[in-house]
Amino acid sequence: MRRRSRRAILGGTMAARPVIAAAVSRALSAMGIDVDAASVHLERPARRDHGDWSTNTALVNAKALGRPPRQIAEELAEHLRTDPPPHLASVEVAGPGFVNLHLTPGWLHDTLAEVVGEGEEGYARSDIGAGEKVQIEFISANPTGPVHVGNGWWGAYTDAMGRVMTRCGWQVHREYYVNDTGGQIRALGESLLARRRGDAVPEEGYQGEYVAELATDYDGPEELEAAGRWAAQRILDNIRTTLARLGMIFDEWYSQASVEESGAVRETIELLKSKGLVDEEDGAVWFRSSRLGDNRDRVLVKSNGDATYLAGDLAYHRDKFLVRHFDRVIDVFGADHAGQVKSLTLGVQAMGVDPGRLEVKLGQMVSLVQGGQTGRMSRRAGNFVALDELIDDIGADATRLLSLMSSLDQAAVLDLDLVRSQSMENPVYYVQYAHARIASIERRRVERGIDRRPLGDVDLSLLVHDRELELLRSLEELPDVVAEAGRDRAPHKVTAWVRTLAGTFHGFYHDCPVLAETVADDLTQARLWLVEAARVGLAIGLDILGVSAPDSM
RNA sequence: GCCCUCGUAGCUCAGCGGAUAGAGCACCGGCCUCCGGAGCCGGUGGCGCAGGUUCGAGUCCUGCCGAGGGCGCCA
Repeated sequence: MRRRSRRAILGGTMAARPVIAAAVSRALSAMGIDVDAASVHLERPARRDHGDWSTNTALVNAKALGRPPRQIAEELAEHLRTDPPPHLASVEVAGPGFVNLHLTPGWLHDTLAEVVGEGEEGYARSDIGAGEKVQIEFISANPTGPVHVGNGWWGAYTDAMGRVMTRCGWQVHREYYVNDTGGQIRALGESLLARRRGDAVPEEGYQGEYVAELATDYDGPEELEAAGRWAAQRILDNIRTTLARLGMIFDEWYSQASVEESGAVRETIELLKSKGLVDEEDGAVWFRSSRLGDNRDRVLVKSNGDATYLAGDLAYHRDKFLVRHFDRVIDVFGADHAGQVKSLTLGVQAMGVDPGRLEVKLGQMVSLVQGGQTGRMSRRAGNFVALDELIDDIGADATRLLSLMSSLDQAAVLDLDLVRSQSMENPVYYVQYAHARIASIERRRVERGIDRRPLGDVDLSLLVHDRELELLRSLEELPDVVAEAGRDRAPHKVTAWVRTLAGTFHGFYHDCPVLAETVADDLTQARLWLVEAARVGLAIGLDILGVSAPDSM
């Protein structure tokens, strides 16, 4: 109600894209071409002299219409001149048949009003998720040692993926699958007991110092399973603490042991058996996945009676889809687990679940450079770099932002020496500094007793400086960036946007004083609102990334 | 051998099939009487190779070369 009346006062603050798309659609329909507004392709040209918005409809439809694209474009332009969208300054045909629309700055002033009107909660939201229940499983590192930098790398990325999907209307549930059973737990127990006795740790055991530290606390029985479980529990507590430092909070820590104990593994095997896909051979129980297109069959129960990882994982996914009824499941694994994907997907499909509901993302390996050496980390060898160590060195914000700079598909290289030495030059400071400057302007405003008048009483048309308009252009793009990042499961697109926004803000800050005495009152007022809009946008972006937005640094 | 991912500036990475490919770091040169110089402005420098699809390819397809990962009754 309040919002509606405010919009009326402002003369409407509709987002630009749909309004322009509607105008193009009307023009096309006047030409006898039926394209609904939703499918009108509009883009923001990279070059300013190509206008504020551009459409390639003439190019796309040329073949079907059997007419030269430039001719169609000219006609389209003419119709847009007769029945223009708001703020239209001029239309021109360019290149092979683009129709470029030049708008007056008013469209960006509308953007400003929209940003501050919707605020941090409302601006740049999307409903493309349509309320779909999605479970995201990530990290799931085995509780046999501390989480390393690679875990945090994908973890922060996936956590932000969850945040951006939440903003896009998905109901996100985060889970960590705890592999707390089987041979590795016995190996952990064996290593712990060896350390307690002061013996050498077995070659196949866990060599890390953390095992020795745990051993001094262990006063349980000399029994592999018990010792292993005890150690795993302690390690898991530490993992939880470490991940919380990076702002990762899970809705559920799902224990494999509990899956096995509940009988779910047996039930899952029965389910697959009822499809005629399970039988025994050589004392083991097999999933005949090759019949579904796998390159070989897979063991579900080993001849020693232990369930395989696959069996537990299938039971877990049966629980996700058939018991808890998630609409969609996203698993984020490291690329070193690529071998699991095929059999897991086929297993899920065999259960009668549409495999399209399962998205398995593989995070490519992160290679660490330290002391000029590149190397893979090995938990068993104990030579990994602990995530806690990196956070101690460069902070949680920098750790998160670094991992959110590149795509999951990119095998990133992290030069620890460089990152540590350049921690003050880190990209995170660039964006946080912009936020701190905004807060600083606000502090000065209050100090000087300057009121910020209601938006309706401020003349935004005074904002015509290139720096001001560039800043508004960035803000105008945020809703599209968020929707795209959610759709593509690609939160790093938000990182790119945040850096751009920080850049446009710094440029504005440098050239456009807000509170200086030389600035007229009306302009100060308009710029104060522009600064507020920048604050809103930056806060939204940083919140999605899980990076803090400090008021001072 | 087969499968997956990736080859973009000296380095680390961006780049919904659009027009003259961007940023940070590094290097060179400018800018603080004025809201925070952790900033701004300018310069040097690049799509692995070869075909194909398209009005248009860094982006899609094929092949080759190179890098990483996978192909266990490990997880």
